[in-house]
Amino acid sequence: MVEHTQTLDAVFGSLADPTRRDILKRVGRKELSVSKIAKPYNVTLAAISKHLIILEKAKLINKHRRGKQQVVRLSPTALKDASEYLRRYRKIWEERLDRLEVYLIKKK
Amino acid sequence: MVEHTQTLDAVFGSLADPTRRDILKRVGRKELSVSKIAKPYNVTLAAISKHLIILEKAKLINKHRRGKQQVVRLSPTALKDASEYLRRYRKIWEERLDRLEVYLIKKK
DNA sequence: GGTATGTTCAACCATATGGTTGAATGATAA
DNA sequence: TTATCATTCAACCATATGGTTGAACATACC
Repeated sequence: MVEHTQTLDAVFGSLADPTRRDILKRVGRKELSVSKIAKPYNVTLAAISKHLIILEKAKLINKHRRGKQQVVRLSPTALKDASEYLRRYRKIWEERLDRLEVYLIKKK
Repeated sequence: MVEHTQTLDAVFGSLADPTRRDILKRVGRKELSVSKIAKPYNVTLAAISKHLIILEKAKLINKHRRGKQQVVRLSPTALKDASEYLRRYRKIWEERLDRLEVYLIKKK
């Protein structure tokens, strides 16, 4: 499997903001309209709208209209790819960690 | 375990750049001096130095002087925390994915 | 049609990134 | 102590984020 650099940039960039991480968490539980998403945060709707655009570009969520509302939910496919990457990444890191620990023990 | 928002911001922010991801990968294999790190990329040393400062703030690497050189390596402790988070995060995501898939099947 | 509700767009501001160049610092070697 | 190598700092530029306000769309309701 190939690493899609651009995708990873967008996914990790999305995760770099606490509001966006929180939005992902909440939207993962239950799909929500834009204004419901915005409610808990002390920022304007426009600010949340921008966060959602960033998450959408990263393909972590998608929106569809339901009447007056825009309903937001986690995007299954892209989420799967991201999740897959995170797992591989973690494995690689942990391998390295193991090697580092061995190294540190040797030095003692 | 508590989520250190600030740490996560810095870690994911670090991972959002392809050059930094690549630096982490290479430094994980073998500790490297700053100029050796810089060699493969078509940017100035100063640019790489900035990337390293960002990675250092995120506690993903540390530097120590060896003679004239600054030697860079993966930071075991912070990396462990980050890795731990990634694992939890992935689990949560995958759970949600499962639920989403069920939902999608139901809709058919 | 006109009005209310829900969301986005446009213009703006401040700060961070990602890059440059050129000067300054640290450490070693002559 | 001076020259050299390795790295960072300072000043600058362009672009992206994260926020604001106020106007503009879209859809539903009367």
